[in-house]
Amino acid sequence: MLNFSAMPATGKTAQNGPARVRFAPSPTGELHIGGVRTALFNYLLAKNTGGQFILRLEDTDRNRLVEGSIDSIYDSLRWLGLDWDEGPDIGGPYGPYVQSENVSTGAYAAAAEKLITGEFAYECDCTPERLERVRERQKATKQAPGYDGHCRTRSRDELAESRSAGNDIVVRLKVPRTKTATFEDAVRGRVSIKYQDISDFVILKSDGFPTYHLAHIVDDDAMKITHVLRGEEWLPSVPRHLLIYEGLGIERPVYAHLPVILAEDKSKLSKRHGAVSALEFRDEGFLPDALFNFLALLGWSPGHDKEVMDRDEIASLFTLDRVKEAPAIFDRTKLEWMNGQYIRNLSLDSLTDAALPFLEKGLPAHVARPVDRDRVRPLLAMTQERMKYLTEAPEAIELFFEDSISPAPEEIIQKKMDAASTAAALESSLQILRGFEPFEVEPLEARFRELATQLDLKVGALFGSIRVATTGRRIAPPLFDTLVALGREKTITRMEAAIESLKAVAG
RNA sequence: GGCCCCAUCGUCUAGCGGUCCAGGACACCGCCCUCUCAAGGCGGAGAUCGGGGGUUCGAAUCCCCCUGGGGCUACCA
Repeated sequence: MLNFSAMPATGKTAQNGPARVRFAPSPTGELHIGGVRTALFNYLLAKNTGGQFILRLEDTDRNRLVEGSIDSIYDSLRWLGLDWDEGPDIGGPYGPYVQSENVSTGAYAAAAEKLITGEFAYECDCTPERLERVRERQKATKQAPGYDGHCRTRSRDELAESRSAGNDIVVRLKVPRTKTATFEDAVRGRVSIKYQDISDFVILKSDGFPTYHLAHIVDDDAMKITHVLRGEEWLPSVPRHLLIYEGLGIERPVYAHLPVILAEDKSKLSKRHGAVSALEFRDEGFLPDALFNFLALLGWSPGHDKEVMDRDEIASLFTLDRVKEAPAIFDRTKLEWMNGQYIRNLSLDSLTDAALPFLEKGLPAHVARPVDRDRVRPLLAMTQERMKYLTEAPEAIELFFEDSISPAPEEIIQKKMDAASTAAALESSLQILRGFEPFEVEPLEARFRELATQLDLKVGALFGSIRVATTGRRIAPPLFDTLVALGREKTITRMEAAIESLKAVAG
């Protein structure tokens, strides 16, 4: 067993004082929902402890950079309200917050040099071709793949010579392959991993950029990070990191490896499962608060039965010892339910603000732009408790903007009625509508209930035929709210058209 | 293959040795409310706590093995 003297006592309960945490994505594309969840847990720990949430860009792989992904990361985090206290755009006392910018400061090279001097690391000029040959040989003899330590014992002079001859040089860490690393993880407790199958890995690439292993440690130390919350995929790498901390003589942070998020078929969540990036959820009409709440509950629970909680409530309850260690399946149906909860809890003004962009995009072209906020607000009120996504807003209210809706006669005719009787009922309704005062919900409803009795019709049948005649739909908000919103004039026009079409059918 | 992590209703989870023949939520089914659809209310079905051994007076809870799932095994993060 290797006992790391620098290892702090960090059992499951260790969580004292303000935590400085960071979310450190690579700008290699859109922010995946798994990354968002990692960011969220970091954010929550910072909020819970009164600490800082830091954003850092890990762009040390120059080949995988994707144009525009930095802005997309910013947009995702801002949309969700995961505001950072220090970061590339706003700076902070421990910059730079972009790793590529830290290369020119020599920070990583200096760390690598220190590790070489301390004999924790060494330089290597093995070519990709040689590494490939080694791998093939290992495969053929069924050995674990990995670097064979060829350059471990070569002198620095030798490597310096190789470098001036124009060869590519990397720096590798010496891994003590007979030992075992034992450490505490805040969500998993004590973990032991053998060094046996970890080969001497690269910490400084030939282009002078560090790999993740070196870079994140140098930066975390510089930024005084106290807790590292990251995906479970990093757990097997912890022994490597422990080695670097030891070699550099710095104290390691508290580790918390979060469970991964899986798709419904238990495979890794990917594009083919639908929306996976934060921005896609935004575009599909989810509310950031709903996603925030839902994601917080994926892998963490508050310890009580209440599930719909606001941000402050979640943050005040969040602790690492309540984080689950098993992977969770992303249950989109439950997210939809939660989004509905949040939509219903919105004030009408907030709902209008949130829906406006979707209306701009989704309402028919003939509706004047920009969309009239005051016109649209009362319409949204009628549909609010029926919505699961904001994307449903345009379709829900567009019927109020159409000039003619022309529903099929058979749609208008209700149970136990025919074209003639329906036409007659609508005629009577039309008479009432023409002169009725006041044209308001309650009085209208009372009068039409009376009419149903007079005509010996079921209320549902009469209302139903009027509903289809005036909205073109069998399903719509409550009838008289709809008619009032439509206005007397439009209501009458639609009724007349419906009666005409029924008469044509009745012959 | 090797190493590591994990395992409670279909799904998210509560449970941290007795109060659990297992609680809540989503989804599902039924009833109520009701002008349609929702929302809401009430109720139901749904988990031999993956399997097998232990430890213990007593285990979903502790230990071991098996099985299953996931992760890692790059000059990617």
